[in-house]
Amino acid sequence: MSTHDTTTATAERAWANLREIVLGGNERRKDVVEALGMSFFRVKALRRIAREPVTLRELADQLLTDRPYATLVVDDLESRGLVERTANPADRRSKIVSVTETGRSAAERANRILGTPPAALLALPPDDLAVLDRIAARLADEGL
Amino acid sequence: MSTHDTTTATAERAWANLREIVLGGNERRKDVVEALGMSFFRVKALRRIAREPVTLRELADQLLTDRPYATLVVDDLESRGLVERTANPADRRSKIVSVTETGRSAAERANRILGTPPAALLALPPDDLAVLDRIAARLADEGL
DNA sequence: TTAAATCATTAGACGAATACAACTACCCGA
DNA sequence: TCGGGTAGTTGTATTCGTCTAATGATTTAA
Repeated sequence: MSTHDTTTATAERAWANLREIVLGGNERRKDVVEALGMSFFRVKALRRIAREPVTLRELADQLLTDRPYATLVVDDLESRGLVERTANPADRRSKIVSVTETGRSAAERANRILGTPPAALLALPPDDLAVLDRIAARLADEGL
Repeated sequence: MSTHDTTTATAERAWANLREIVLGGNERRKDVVEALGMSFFRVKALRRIAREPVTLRELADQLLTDRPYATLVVDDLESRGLVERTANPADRRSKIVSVTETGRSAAERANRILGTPPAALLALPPDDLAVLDRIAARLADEGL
């Protein structure tokens, strides 16, 4: 069997379509950037912090950036009153960054925009939607 | 029926998982950026040009950027020997950008990296993969 | 034929993001 | 207590992409 048997071809086609479905909706990115008045990267940082307080080190790792830039991004979010730094009782070298109330509502606004499924998804036949839901959950779960 | 009935909740969950599946694999972006030695934006431009020759105006529109930057990006790709400008017989103001042979193989290399489905997709039960393929095709088709 | 509009280009200012080097405060093991 | 390693910060340099303004060449409409 070649490297392009039926399964592979099907998977490639499905993958291409999935990419188009998700990436095609980059208007959402623009929407959220405009709604919050900050870069998408900072929105991502804010959403991460809103999910659970983190140290700057953890934030940098999870955003795939370096420590100095994490400091700068948190500075910016802090100056907007969206997050705050508190001491880490377990390690006085580090600081814990958590959202303020304002920050939480901003993060929720972003999540609402980004989490709204496209109309075509809502328009799927209920059976298809249920199956897609199950498969997507499995794929997301497998750490892919 | 509220705004959060069962269908909506299912669609939102499926959408969130689809986003994670596609966006989680941003390693692919890094892979392709490293493989081609240029920014992802330029890779995107190259792939667009490889698909079909375009004027700089069209390229700018489709990359959602402005004309001056399209000029700059094409300058860069041209200096790498990946694309070339030719006169547009239909309108002597504009120029047509098309790929060279080198550019085509580079674009294909990028497409190969980006088009490779994640392992979890290939590992799906054949029935599930077939269903996913059908649904994804429908979603991608509807212009979402 | 004249005037307005369009295409590609050049230039400069700007913010966003990455990468490095260096510094302090602090933790921890020898 | 001493020394190496880590967390956060500061600073600098560089690249990338957006935005605005302006220009010469050309098309199109009046």
